[in-house]
Amino acid sequence: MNSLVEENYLKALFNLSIESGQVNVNDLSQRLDIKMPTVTSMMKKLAGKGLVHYESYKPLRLTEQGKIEAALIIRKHRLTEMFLVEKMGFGWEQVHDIAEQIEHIHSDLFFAKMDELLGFPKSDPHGSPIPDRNGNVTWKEFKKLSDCKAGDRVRLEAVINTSEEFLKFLNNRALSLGLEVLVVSVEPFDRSMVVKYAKRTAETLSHTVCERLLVVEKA
Amino acid sequence: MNSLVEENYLKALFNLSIESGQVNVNDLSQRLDIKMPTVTSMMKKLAGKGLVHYESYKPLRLTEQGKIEAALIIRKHRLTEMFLVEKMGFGWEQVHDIAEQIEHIHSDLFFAKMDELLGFPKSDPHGSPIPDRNGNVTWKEFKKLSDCKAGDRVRLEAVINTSEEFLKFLNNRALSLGLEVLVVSVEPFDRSMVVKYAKRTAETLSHTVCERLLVVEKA
DNA sequence: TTATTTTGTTTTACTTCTCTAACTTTATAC
DNA sequence: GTATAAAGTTAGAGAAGTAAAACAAAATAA
Ligand SMILES: [Mn+2]
Ligand SMILES: [Mn+2]
Ligand SMILES: [Mn+2]
Ligand SMILES: [Mn+2]
Repeated sequence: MNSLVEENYLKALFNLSIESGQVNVNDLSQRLDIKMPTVTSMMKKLAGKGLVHYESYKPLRLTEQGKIEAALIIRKHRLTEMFLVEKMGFGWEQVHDIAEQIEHIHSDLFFAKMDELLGFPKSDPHGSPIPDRNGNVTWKEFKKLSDCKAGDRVRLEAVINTSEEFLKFLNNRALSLGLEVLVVSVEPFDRSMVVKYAKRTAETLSHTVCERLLVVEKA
Repeated sequence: MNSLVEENYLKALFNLSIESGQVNVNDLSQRLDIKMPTVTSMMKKLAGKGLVHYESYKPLRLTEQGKIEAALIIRKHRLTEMFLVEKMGFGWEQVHDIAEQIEHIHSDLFFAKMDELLGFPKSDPHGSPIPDRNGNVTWKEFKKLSDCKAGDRVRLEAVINTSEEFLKFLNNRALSLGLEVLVVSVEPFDRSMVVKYAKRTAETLSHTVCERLLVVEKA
């Protein structure tokens, strides 16, 4: 049984691996706000438990078992976020910090029940995939809105940044998952976009924002 | 901010005070399955935080502030149990261990939302009162079923023991809160009772069981 | 009332998780 | 290709929470 602290290291390492490929001690240190020597010793400990491949001065890698255990924590996190939004009436900007705690609850039954009540959802309120009970994750092919061109019709499927500020920004513009968006124009100078969706006929979004919005093309 | 460990000490001390009046280091030690020297040092620590009155060799007492903080953890525990039963479909025998963990979640909003979704319940699935947001608890006047006599008509309002085994025993006999029970007879030899309720016309309950069932008299 | 048992405390020590300081290795700049 | 900077490790230490051993006080029994 992994401790809460070990679980947070596993999860952070898993997420960083997906975000940036190669993960160094320094990356994990910054992500967790824990000093490098502490991270080094925890990596050795997790290596001893067979969850991490550790070699001095080399990038950090989860073992297959480590990936599974990390994915199962992420599963609990994302099921929780979905439950909070769908069954308890929270906004998608309010759920991360609560899920960060509830993901450490030890009760298979509790999460199985959540899953069932939610109808076995495939993704969380931010569009991230929910790993299955075996820790397998299936990633959908998304495109960044910033990679679209004028005239493209797309559907908003996920957000990359899930900070409260960013999600509130999207709330203020009535941007939510599932929405159909038409790219009206792209400004070559700063790559900002003018888009049309729902009742908004001409909303301007900066490149910084568009990079964080994941979409699929509407046939 | 109290740690999870401190919270469990406060809660145990609060509960023991109610159950048995005077609480000694040894009682708390047994309740928490933690050795006496550890309890002594935690009591000194909590005394330092103004939550416990500690004097060597004297019974342990919570301060007023300690009582409030303990009651607020118990509030979270009981709201959680109620939520699990009412909103997630758990049985009353399944919820204690999950609540034991969720009671340590730090999020006022999370518990406020639970409370609201439940319609501000006054008691948990076992009939125990839910403290209010200020840590005030109001105890109803209950009577033990074992103190009733033949011919009494009562309503089952709470259970004292909330172990899974006891609650399953009650489930097997279709005994649940709110049920109206008629005391048919009391056996003088072992103080067992024959009772009548719902579709059960002659169920025999041992004194040990009757002592743990709290009732109010049906007018 | 004295002996014995139980309860409680003190001291020492272990585990987990964290840090700072000092040093080493690797990467980057010139 | 050295010099400098950045990243990583080692060593030492501290806080939180725990227990074992030794001792002291209080309760109980004889
Ligand atoms: Mn999240
Ligand atoms: Mn977490
Ligand atoms: Mn309970
Ligand atoms: Mn608890």
